[in-house]
Amino acid sequence: MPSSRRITLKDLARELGVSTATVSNAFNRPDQLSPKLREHILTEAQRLGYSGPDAQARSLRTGRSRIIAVILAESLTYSLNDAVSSELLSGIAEVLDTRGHTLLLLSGRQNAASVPGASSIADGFIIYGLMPSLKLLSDLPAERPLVAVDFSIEDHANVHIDNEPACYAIARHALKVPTRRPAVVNLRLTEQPCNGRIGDGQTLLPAERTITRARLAGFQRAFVEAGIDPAEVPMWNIEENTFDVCTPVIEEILDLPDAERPDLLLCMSDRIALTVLTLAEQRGLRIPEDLRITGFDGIAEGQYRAPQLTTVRQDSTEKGRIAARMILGMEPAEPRVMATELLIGDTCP
Amino acid sequence: MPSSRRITLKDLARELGVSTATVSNAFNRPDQLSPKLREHILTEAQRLGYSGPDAQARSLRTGRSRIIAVILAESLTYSLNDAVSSELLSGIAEVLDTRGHTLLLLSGRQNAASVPGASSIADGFIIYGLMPSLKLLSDLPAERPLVAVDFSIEDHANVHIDNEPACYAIARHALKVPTRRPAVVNLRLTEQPCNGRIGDGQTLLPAERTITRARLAGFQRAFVEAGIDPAEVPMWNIEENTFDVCTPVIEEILDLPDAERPDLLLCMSDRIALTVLTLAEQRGLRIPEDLRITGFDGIAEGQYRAPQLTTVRQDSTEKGRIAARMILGMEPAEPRVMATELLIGDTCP
DNA sequence: CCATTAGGCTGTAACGATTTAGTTAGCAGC
DNA sequence: GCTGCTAACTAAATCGTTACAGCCTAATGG
Repeated sequence: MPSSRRITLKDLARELGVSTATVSNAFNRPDQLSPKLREHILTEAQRLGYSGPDAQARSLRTGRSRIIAVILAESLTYSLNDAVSSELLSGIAEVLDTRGHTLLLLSGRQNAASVPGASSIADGFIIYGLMPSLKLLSDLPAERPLVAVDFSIEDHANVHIDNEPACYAIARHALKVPTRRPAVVNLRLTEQPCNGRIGDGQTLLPAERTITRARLAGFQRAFVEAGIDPAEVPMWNIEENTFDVCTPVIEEILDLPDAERPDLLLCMSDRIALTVLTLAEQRGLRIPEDLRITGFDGIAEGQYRAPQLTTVRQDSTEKGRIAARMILGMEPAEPRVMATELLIGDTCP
Repeated sequence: MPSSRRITLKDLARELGVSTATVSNAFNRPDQLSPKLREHILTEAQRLGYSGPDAQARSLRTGRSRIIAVILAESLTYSLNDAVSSELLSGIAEVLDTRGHTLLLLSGRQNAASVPGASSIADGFIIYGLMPSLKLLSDLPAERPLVAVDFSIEDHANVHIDNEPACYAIARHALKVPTRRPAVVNLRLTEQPCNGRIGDGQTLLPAERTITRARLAGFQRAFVEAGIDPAEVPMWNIEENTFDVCTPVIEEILDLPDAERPDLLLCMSDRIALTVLTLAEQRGLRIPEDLRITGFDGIAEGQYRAPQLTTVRQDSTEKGRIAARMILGMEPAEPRVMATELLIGDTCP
């Protein structure tokens, strides 16, 4: 009895009087040895408490770990609580799981230091959202597959939606009903952090930097088409897509004097729209008579409620599935645009 | 130029004319070599595109990977979309991240086969919820730390809440107002899958098997105290804590003839309670006049809305933080009970 | 001035597997 | 009986690190 130490493939081989290669083959290449011997090795392994080749050592030797890393632009805390990124992760996990791969979660934001470390371990990378530092990407091993989600990296596959047309469509829908005071609630759109009204001082992020810029462009096209000067439409900005961060800004909007309060709010996310809805209901505003609201994303929370949110649905779960399948080589790794769907609910019929 | 192949520590050492041990020390143990040489090695490494020791090989050698595996009883798809487990994960991730560890997600349900494989890679395990197969646990390396969440494993640390008293408290609150027809909506409580009314045929899961059994016990204690015979209280069962699975059962309840429809529904989760709320509102029932509703969990979705849910709050995020800290040895690994808080909202004032 | 000590570095054996290139043994064919 | 072939197995190299034991030099202490 060698005892104490965990039993290894080598121990097992010695015990059985065969070579380590044969034991390895018993686990990995059944055709390389007689069925009888294989059976014997497997049962002995079981008996001695050997539960298969060590993943660590195997990965070192083979260069494959069956681990796919998802690198999230936001913090893990945010990403796990946000419905959109949760759905994405869920889609990814679903596909990986069926193919025997596992999911390693990394944030490019907080502890970006652990990314290069962990990077050498993963077989492939799914990058969600534009990283604060693109430098991080250059640390990833060039030979392993990489799929960008909701943005694009040169020479790599990606999955995303077409934000501008989607927002044009919902704004056009909303503007069918005459509006006196439309307004837009943006999501992280300003160069400098700004949680509130966007005034003359602020400059917007460069267009290539953000998907929300494309969403705004869609809204604005619809405004122009409806004969409204986009420059006249008041805009607010939200720094983080959470209820807590939205609240003060939405309160500022809803607590404007009646004559100034918008009667239509185009929001860049369902989270924002739901915050508007909750706070508006608390203030006794009638939806949609006093205030029409649109969101973006189509998260469950906005649909499984009364009144139901009018929004654009993007299938984040499917987006995750596609990204995962591309990484695993189950479908061609190329730039891909997904369709969106206009969901007309009760908040802006 | 050796070219093509990724550059290794050994290459770097050769290039610099020092031993591999020294290069290794430059990265890991600054005190083992002169600052000057260290500086030199580090800049040369940068120049040659060497981004630090390979995680795979390091782990094999040191036996530590800085990876913590979370094994979830439910599928990853469910766990990522469910607010309670998302919050738990988020708390775990928060702590791991600050300590330079990363998070590997595994499901004990679907592809349990990948668990033993991935298991040898992780430095520690957080197990959330009772596994379908306890056998799985025996495959985990005995010497590595393990923390159970929401249940307990002999000889291991755990974090959980006291379900019985928490449910007693909320039921007691709810029963202060006279009720003609109270009812309970359980969560996965029957031996055989049953999505609907619990009749005489069904037997409940054994008490040690499930936390929902403890919740029911709490409700029932309050019933007895209020002079209501628990056997007279109708019960329904829900198989999965999602809107889609809840819906038909809740519809069945709400569509009962007026005389039979409950006027108080004690629900075992906020998801169930929110489904009740949505469907009740759609049917024009007045909350709480026609129907009083209580939930369990205290998820954000139930609080950041109008009407606000009456429920028991458990701090799942903090639960996750605690589990992670125990795993990392930042606090004593021992059985631990967390407090809950009664949140009195509008659905059962 | 010799013995110690300490600092700074090297050589090399693991870590636990997989893989390549053999080496047998057995059997068929002529 | 010899050749050639296949099936079944083995020996040894390798994956990229880290850790341990040691070696050399310079400095310190008595």
